[in-house]
Amino acid sequence: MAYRILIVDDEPILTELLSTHLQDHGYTVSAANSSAEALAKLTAKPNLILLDINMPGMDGLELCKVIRNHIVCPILFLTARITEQDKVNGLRAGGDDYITKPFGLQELLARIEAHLRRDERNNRPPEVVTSQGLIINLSDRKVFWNEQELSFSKREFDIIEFLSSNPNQVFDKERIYEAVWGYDAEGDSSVIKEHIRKIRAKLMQASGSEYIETVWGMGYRWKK
Amino acid sequence: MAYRILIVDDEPILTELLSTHLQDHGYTVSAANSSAEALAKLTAKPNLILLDINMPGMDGLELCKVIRNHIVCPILFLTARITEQDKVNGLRAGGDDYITKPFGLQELLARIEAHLRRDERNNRPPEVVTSQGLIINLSDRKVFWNEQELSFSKREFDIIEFLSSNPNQVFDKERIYEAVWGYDAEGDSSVIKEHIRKIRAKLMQASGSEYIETVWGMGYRWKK
DNA sequence: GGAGAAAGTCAAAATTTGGTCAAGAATAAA
DNA sequence: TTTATTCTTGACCAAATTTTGACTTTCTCC
Repeated sequence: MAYRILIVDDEPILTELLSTHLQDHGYTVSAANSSAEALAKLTAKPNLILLDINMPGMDGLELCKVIRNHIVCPILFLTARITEQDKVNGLRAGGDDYITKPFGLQELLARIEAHLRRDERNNRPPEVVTSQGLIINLSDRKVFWNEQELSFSKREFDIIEFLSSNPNQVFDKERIYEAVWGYDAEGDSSVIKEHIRKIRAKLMQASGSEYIETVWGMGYRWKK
Repeated sequence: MAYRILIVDDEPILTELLSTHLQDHGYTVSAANSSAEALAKLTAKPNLILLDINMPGMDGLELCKVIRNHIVCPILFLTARITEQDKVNGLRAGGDDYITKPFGLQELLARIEAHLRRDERNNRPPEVVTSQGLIINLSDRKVFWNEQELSFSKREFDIIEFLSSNPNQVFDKERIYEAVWGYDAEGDSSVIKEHIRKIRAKLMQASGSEYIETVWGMGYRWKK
């Protein structure tokens, strides 16, 4: 599944450019141009946050501390400031890294990669989802019904991972597509229907019960 | 127990100053003024390495890659270079962070702290991995099936080491390439396929069982 | 009940991926 | 140097997955 990156910067032009660039590299990106917007978009549970340190209204450092109360993920500061004290402050406020503007896109990508990789190594614990007797091991990418292992293809598992990690929430097909494929569906998103069908068939065959519910006109929901 | 820090820099004055300073902050410090010395001092298993990137005789990046074959710990580059490509190279070579000279001591301390904190959860892989009757001695780089020693080339062993040290986890080819070669595969990473084939053949011939499993669309996994 | 939209089904086409092989390039050994 | 070994590349095939599109069913609202 594609990594989700949240960009917070008050310059819409910058966020837009970055979004496009990162999307081209396979990330799912959402952008916020204000602190309030940023906090609202935390619900999407980004895997990494790029945070401008000079924002009107609320200081980036403050925002960082607030974010830290909600979510654990690498936070990279984007900044023009360069004093040593600022760097120290940033790291102490809970930031993980510091990138000074103007920065090169390659460097940015490399740092993002490094942090995501590192984060993946360190934060592993809640990697098993259980659901009505079904065991979904996210790190091993295995699904069990009792002793029996069920086999799913990559896309199928990605969809299961996404839905079962957010149980009882309804996601429309576009949202699922975005989460799993990492970018927007162009035109038809009927692929989802087919994958959902396959998943349902396998789960039903093994367990005899429905896990994915259709909310008509809205999308799909993982029943828990 | 105090954290051990290894400083590698060809400037004895610098290493000495840094040593004193870090020791004042409670760290156990050893210093090396050459690559050879640095490699020798790896036996002390430092928890973190400060590595000068401009060293005569051996390039810092090269040294970093070599170190990465021996030990897993945060590596922070000290450098005067500033080009973006250098930064990228450093991160790709297995470095964890980048500090440009001249740097502030406070910033250095903050970064060291941050990295050690983050690395704390990282449990070090054992020196010997056993797996279904197979014995993999990581420090001797030897593999046994019962009394019989199996011979693997460097790359083959590197791959075995990486996968078997992280059993049951799936790694895609890029990730394996990065871990074993120390940098990203440019373009095609089909080398992996070939090495995996060789490894499988040797293991199968000796033991008659499969150790490396293919997870279609995802990568390979060491079965344990 | 019927029109229209949304979801489900199915099979075939298109694409991706992994396994295999042979041969050339690079590296280490003699 | 020559020789042997290892590493890498590219082509090919087979298998598995993904996507597509036509078609059917179901649901909602009038």
